[in-house]
Amino acid sequence: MSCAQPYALQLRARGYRMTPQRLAILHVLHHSGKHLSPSEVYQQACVELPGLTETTVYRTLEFLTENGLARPAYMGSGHLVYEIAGHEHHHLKCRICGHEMEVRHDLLKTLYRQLESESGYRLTDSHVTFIGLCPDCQKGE
Amino acid sequence: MSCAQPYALQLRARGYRMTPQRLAILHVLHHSGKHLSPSEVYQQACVELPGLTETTVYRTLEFLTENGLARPAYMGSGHLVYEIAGHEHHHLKCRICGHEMEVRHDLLKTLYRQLESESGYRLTDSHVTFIGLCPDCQKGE
DNA sequence: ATTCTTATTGCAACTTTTTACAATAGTATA
DNA sequence: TATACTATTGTAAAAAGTTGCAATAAGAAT
Repeated sequence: MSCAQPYALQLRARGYRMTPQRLAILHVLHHSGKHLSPSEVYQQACVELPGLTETTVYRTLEFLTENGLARPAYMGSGHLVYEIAGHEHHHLKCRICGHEMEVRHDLLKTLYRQLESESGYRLTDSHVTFIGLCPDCQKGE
Repeated sequence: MSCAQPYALQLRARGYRMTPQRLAILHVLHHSGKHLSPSEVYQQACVELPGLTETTVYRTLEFLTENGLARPAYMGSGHLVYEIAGHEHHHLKCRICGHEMEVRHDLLKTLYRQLESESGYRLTDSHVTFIGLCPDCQKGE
């Protein structure tokens, strides 16, 4: 749980508390390195903290998202998955084999500026997932 | 239900059938002009076709999506909403007042090309929603 | 018009996600 | 170290969404 201290400070600075439940969930996300569904988070965090409930997992994932410690992604399955918040990025997923790759956020910078000047909005966030065919799956077309 | 014929032909061409259930749901989407949640679709379509079940609504929305007649959008609420498929577009939503505006797809064309050449993927689809502050809500900051 | 094929539906059971509320437990302060 | 404040949790129940399967009905063929 060596990853805990910075998270605890961030929460406390906002008037929230660090709890064993949040710690277990953060730990799972932090060390997983990939997207996890709420039930995957629940199963893994339960190992570290027996007695954890699914209700708490859902609530905590939403809470961490609101506070910038986790990021949800809609990967086309109809359900949200979560990952630890780190560098801002997006995803590109193959509709056939399911292979995923990251899309650097700076590729969207130009678009962001263009959108802001056209719309008058100030952009703060985005949910972006691209779907397509990876090089391998294009061959088998 | 004057909007039915073209839809029926599209489905039949793919080996599927037009049914009263699908017609009612398409009708609701077609004439709504905005995003609807599955339960909103259910309620409205039920008026036209009493006896319709929620199961069928969920299944039909997914079916229409797969066949290009409806489009799902993830609007940041954690739940999918649907609209009739027409011109391809994306969304920009104010995180405070909820106001939504459309983003033309051609604004993403450059990004698409860039992504394709960098990744080797062929892009076929995307789930894109931008979140920000609309001009009005920026004032109240 | 009738028959046949099978895509589609409704039902019922099940899983996932959300909500309300009382009990618990972080953490700031004395 | 003890106390107080209130953020957070677990419980239970409701709501939303999914799945398997037998019955139905769209539409092609006769």
